[in-house]
Order: sequence, then C-alpha cells, then structure tokens
Amino acid sequence: MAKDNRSQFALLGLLSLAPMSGYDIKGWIERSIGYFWSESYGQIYPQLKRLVERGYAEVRAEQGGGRQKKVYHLTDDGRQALRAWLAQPAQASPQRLEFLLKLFFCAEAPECTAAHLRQERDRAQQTLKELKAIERELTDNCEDEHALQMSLITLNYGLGLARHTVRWANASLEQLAKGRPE
Amino acid sequence: MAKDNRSQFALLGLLSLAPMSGYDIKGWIERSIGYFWSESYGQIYPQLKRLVERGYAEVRAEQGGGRQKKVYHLTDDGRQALRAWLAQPAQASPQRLEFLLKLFFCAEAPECTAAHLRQERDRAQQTLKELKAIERELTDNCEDEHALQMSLITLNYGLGLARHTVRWANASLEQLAKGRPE
DNA sequence: TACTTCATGTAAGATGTTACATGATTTG
DNA sequence: CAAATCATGTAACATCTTACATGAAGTA
Repeated sequence: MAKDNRSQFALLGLLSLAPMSGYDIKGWIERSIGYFWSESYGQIYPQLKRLVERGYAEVRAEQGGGRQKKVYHLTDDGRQALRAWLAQPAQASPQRLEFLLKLFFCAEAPECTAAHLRQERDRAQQTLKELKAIERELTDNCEDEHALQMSLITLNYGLGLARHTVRWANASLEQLAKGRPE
Repeated sequence: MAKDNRSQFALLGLLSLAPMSGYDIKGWIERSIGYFWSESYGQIYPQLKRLVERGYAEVRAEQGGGRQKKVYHLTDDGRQALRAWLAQPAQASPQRLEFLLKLFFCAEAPECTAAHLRQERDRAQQTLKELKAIERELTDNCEDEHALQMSLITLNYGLGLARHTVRWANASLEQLAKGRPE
C-alpha cells in the first residue's frame, strides 16, 4: 500500500461492513458517511481493481435477480490492512471551506456578506435533516452493536457541527445588522 | 477565469488586503486563514504568474532592505474579478475528515477508538490556542474595520468548531467508557 | 416504447502536494 | 562561519472530478 491512499482504505472499510459492488459502495457512502467523505466512480472502480491485485479483496460475479454484478469480498489480508491503518493516528485533514474564504474577503464586497451567511445556515439546516434520516437508517439497518456505536459517534459530530453552524450564522447575521443599521 | 479555480481567488483575495510577494502570501495564509485554507508554493508561484497573464495583478520588483522580492499588486480588473466571485454563492465544500473515517470503521478495531477521540480532542485544543493567537494578531494589525469584522466572523466559526470538537470528543469518550466498563 | 435506474468502466484534465534546486541575507 | 530564514521557482507525482461510452433490466 504505497503511500497512504485514503480512498483505498475507505473502500476497505466499507467492505468490512459487508460485501459490495462498486455501485453499492457509492450508494452506501452517500447514505452513511456522505457528510464527511465522498468518492466518485472514477476512484472507486480503479481502486477496487487494485484491492484485488493486492489480495485485499476478491470478486465474485453475482446475478441475484438478473443484473450482472461484481461483488467484492474482503480477504483476511484486507482486514489486516484495514486494522493496521486504523491503528495509525489519523492525519490532520487540511480543510478548504469556500464559504469561509468568501466571507473572509467580503470586506471587498460587504453587500454579499449576509447572503453567504444565510446560504451556509440553510445548508446546515438541510444537512441536519439529512443526518436525522441517516440516523434512522442506521438504527434500523445496523445489527452490529459496535458498528452502530461508531456510527452514532460520527453522526453526533456531524449533528453538532451543523447546529454550531446554524447558531454561528445567526449570531453573525445579528452582529452584522447591529454593526451596520442601514 | 476558466472553471472556478479557488486557489486563484484565494490569491486575489489576499492581494486585495495588501500587495504581497509569493512568500508573503504563504505566511499570511498560515497566520490568518490557515485553519480553513492552505496553499503550497507549488500552487502559489505558478498561479501568481497566471494572475499577471490575465491582467489581474502586476509585479513590481522591490528590495526594501536588500533581498530581491517580487511584490504583486492587484489591478482594477483583478478587483473586479474578485468582486464577481464574491457575488456568486459558495459551492458546497466536500470535506474529507480522516479521523471520522477511522472512527466510523473502528468497529473493526474497537481498541483504537479512544486514541482517535483523544487525538482529535487534543488537536482541537491546540487549534483553539492558535486561533486565539490569530485573534490577537488580527485585532492588533488590522486597520480596516470591514476586514476586521469579516476576520472575526470567520474566526468565530473556527473557535466554535474547535469547542464543539472538544465537547464531542469528551462526551464520546465518556459514552465509550460507560458502554464498555472493562 | 421511452425513461429511469442499475451497473461498470475509461480518458482527459484539473488540482494539489512533495521534493528538489538555488541562492541571498540575517542572526547566533 | 554556520544555521536559520527569506525568497523564487520547477518537475514529478498523486489525487480527484467530470464527462463520456456502454448496455441491461425494470417501470410508466
């Protein structure tokens, strides 16, 4: 496993939950960790191929119903690799928050400030709704207790973040209104 | 300005605050927006060249003291381009939070969970310190009132996020301890 | 039949980091 | 004088998204 390649480990992790196809993986990501991780097909399919090359996964063709589908199963080596990665401390994730960048420079266009704040607040409120949907999905579909606990921990991070964003945006809008009554 | 190229606009924005060299820009970023944006020299220097090609900035050689230095000044066109970008709504920033990814999959290695939570808490506490330093730096060095207000708004986001992270990590650690007394 | 969803994949290009090369100036 | 900092840049590589190509199966 060359350098670090986080996509690879994201796939490994998903396969640790259940055998899946590339298409399944995309859907799973969106319905579970989409609020803090994403992968495109342009990553998924080539990386799955590499997992097989490295012996971390095996493919089995399945046609449960009719459509042909390549289901990837984690191997023991794959599980080992995942565990080794989990044992390493996480690298700091350099974030790039475009809305903050725009806000930071809004001294140059003060009339745009409120719109950015409102947009971000609305976005966070939307996220809040989606996270609650994910919460239901997880509590219903997850049989593994450990996995559920981990899901709820990560979910709580997202929920708290979204709430913080709403509060912050509202407070900033108020402050803005006070500072410039006109 | 081809597609969107956010690095380009980050540079434009920084030049709107003051004329700067590539080296200055790197330092400025670290000392002001580093907690939500970063650029490497590999981006900065080529992009500055492109800004000049597009007429958004002008270079003036300066040796105020001795070292030769290329100071980039924003042109009117550059300021226009920046304002046009600021008027557009910010795109959603797809985040990739590695520590959440690891936590999410920690059902596979439950013994690693607490370490990840602690690491992230410590990281957030460190960030908190740094943000307070940035706060001092800004309030002291910033003469433009608008710019200061924008800085404080973005800073408050960071402060709130860091505090949320600390609280969340501690709560999760507690929950973890309760759930598995051994 | 037409549209949507399921399903896999590739190619091109944008984006971004790391490591390296170079050398002047300042500080200890 | 040595080390750190100031200062600019490039090349190689890694990463990631977008758009496209293809086609089967289910649904209106």
